[in-house]
Amino acid sequence: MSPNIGTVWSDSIEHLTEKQTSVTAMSQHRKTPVQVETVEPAACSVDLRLSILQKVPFFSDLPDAEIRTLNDQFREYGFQPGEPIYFSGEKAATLYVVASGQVKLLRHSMSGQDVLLDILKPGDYFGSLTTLADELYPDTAQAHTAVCVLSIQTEAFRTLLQQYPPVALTVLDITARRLQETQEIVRRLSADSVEQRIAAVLLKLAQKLGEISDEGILIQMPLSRDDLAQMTGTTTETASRIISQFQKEGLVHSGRKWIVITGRPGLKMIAAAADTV
Amino acid sequence: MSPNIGTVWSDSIEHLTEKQTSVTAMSQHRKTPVQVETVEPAACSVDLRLSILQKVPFFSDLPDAEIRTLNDQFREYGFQPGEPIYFSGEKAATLYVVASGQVKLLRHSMSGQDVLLDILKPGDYFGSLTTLADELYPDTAQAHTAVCVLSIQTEAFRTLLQQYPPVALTVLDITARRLQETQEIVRRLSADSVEQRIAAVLLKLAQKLGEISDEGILIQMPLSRDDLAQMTGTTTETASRIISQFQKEGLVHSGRKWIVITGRPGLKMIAAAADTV
DNA sequence: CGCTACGTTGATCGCACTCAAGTATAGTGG
DNA sequence: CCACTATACTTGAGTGCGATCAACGTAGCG
Repeated sequence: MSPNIGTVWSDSIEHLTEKQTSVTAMSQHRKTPVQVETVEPAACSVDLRLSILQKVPFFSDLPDAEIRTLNDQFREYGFQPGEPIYFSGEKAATLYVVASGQVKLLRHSMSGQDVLLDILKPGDYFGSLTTLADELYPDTAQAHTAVCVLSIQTEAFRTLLQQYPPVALTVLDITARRLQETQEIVRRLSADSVEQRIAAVLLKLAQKLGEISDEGILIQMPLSRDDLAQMTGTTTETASRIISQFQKEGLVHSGRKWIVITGRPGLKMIAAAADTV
Repeated sequence: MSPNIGTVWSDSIEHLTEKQTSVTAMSQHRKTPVQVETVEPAACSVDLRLSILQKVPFFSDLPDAEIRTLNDQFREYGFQPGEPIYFSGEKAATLYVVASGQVKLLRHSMSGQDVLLDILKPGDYFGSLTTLADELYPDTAQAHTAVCVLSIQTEAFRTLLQQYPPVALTVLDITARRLQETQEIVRRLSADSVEQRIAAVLLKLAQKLGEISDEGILIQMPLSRDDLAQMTGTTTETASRIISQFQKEGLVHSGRKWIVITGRPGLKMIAAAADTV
């Protein structure tokens, strides 16, 4: 009844930056190893916008001259940690691109519970792609760290896509991939235990934001138990218990808002587990 | 802390076909009111392919002449209920469009549990949009009823999108919308009770496949308790209990593989419920 | 007309939520 | 620099929702 099962996503961590944190300075990780980008508000408005736009996956195909023209279409904004970029229910007519920092994408429930759908890093887009009807944002975007975002009117962006079909195809690819990833989350929420889900999320974050340190792979972002809980559909307390357990088993090393993965293979076992005891 | 909350999707049922089932014939719904399309295998290969292609949302913009050329690029296949169209893990290089019938999109878990991600109806696409790397299907597509599908090589489809930017944009719109819908499912799985999720799924199916009958809105498809369970991340038994309960409360009328919604407002209350007792 | 798949209902169990109290960390201001 | 406070994290005890196991009805098909 059940055929081939397997994750499609590449599983390597070879792309990770190797930033050997000096052992002498923090051998025991007493303080956050996560780099807290101090924001000079200037850092955002500088005209390295061009270089940022070039790094955005879907513009990398464009000729330089075009990127220069394109640059004028964008405006940039800075946000402090926790600040909302837009709220669910607001009228949606703007597309954003993360220039620096991290952005949380979340949905609210009547119960007051928030669900964290995704954490975006530089180069990722969010906001409104579509101009259909007078759409509203279904989710809320919130600055997770200090961020700088570039924005463009959806309308203008679509004109641009019409002009450059290859760009449109790249945007489609990214969106299709996100759909796949979200469907995998649905599967996990439907079929896996909390323990498995948390292991899986840690691995995914490590792949996305991991940085090799002497201890293992540091997830380079402030990550609270509550963030983890909101990503895996559980509670802060349960997330905390699971992380404590992982720590006892030597799979992770964690402190206040930071996690280092010290046993990737072990976590992978748990995340995949068919519970063959 | 929690701002505007609201569903974005249109909530009307005005588009539903009104097919008054003769009261005399089945006043008590002893047999399935769902139309079981008997498949003459010929029904698929007829050259109403053209008219089908025109109905596909993303080709409707194209000039007739183009559709005719396009027609040659497609091949058609028929499948019996339960037959797989492709399996997860297989190499992915084909894009499909449902011509008639319904197709299940599902993911398998190690535990043996299957998760039903979506049910596609005529005009919906599925399969591989992207040619990145030698991708594998992350999900399985299975004929739910007798179906006819049109298929095209992903490569050819992409060439086509390059040629007709408006088509590419429409495909992007559809994909973006599916992403939104899937994210809403993630939210429900994370934050809502099984009862709420089932109510929500029934309403969504009614909106998608509903047909107005004398009793209420008939969900025009074979729909077992197990299907419902796989769509809401629960078990057959629990799904059955909830439907029984809904039936006692007069919200639905149901039999073997069919459901009529008799109390839409009540279901909406439950699906939205902030549990204000 | 019997077989098979679907559906129902009951009893029991366990994972994860809830409520609650306590500890540790990192910023803050004196 | 250190007390002070806010926020994050931890851990325990009790509970309940929904899964599991099991047995039995029922529709539809060959």
